[in-house]
Amino acid sequence: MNIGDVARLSGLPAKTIRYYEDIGLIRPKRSANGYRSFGDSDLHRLAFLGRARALGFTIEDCRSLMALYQDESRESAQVKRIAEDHLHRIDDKIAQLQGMRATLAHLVSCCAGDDRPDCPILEDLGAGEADCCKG
Amino acid sequence: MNIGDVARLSGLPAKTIRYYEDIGLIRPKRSANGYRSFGDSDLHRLAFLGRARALGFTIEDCRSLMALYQDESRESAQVKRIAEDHLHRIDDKIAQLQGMRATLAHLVSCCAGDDRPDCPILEDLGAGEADCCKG
DNA sequence: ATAAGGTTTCCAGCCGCTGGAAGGTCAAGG
DNA sequence: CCTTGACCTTCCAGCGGCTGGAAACCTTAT
Repeated sequence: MNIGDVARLSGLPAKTIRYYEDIGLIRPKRSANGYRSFGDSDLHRLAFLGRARALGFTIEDCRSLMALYQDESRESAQVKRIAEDHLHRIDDKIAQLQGMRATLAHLVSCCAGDDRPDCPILEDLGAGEADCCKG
Repeated sequence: MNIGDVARLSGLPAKTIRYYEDIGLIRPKRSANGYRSFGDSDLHRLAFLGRARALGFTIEDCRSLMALYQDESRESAQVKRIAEDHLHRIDDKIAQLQGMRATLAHLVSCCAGDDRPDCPILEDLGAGEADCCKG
């Protein structure tokens, strides 16, 4: 299989697959013409990577997870720790975004959005406090 | 005021303030010795930027918002559009993270996390489907 | 022979900083 | 006057995870 084939099958862009080889996540063979030659196991690894990335794991997490995946003597606790850490990072990020969302949604709801210049959004950014709910 | 003073007052790192000058968000004067010399209006702009960035606006959004802030003849609709677009981007991101979170939390809850190698998390990443809830 | 579609490598850029090196400046203390 | 230390300057490189583009090579079909 050439890179285009595994790209189609794995759903990953060819560019990304070359990048994954660059950073050592996969090691496809080479054909006589210099083309990368992917076997089923390469495709399997790429699919694994695609799913791990889709869950938001970092590349370094993926490297660790792949190593554990190949390691018959792993302890599931090792995997779980990585996943739980990641889960906490996601929760932190969600909380942060929800905080932003709340403030922003409030400001947006206070803004007339018409042709006049008065704008509680800009007032808030300028003053550090929302005027739209006062007095 | 030197850069360290405005850094303390605005809460932004000096590095970031220099960067903001580089990309044209602020234009502090220079003292005879070459040091940046910040006035109240610079500090005000930095505080504005800090709050806009804390709400997750991109640098380009900040540039637009600052321009509108200075522009007496703005229409609040222009501001509101920027804020609403950003709100939608935030909502998309939250939704994406919550999707990840749901899958991940489920997998984590299925993983024993002990010294045995069996791990539904790796099984899912390897196979593209969770085995932990079947049969 | 040529054209179209793969593939290769390499280099640069995205965002928003952040770190570090190498040097200039200033105020306080000996 | 000299040193110390805190501050300031510029410049260059790197983070993560790709992504775009250029220039060249390979394969297949006409």
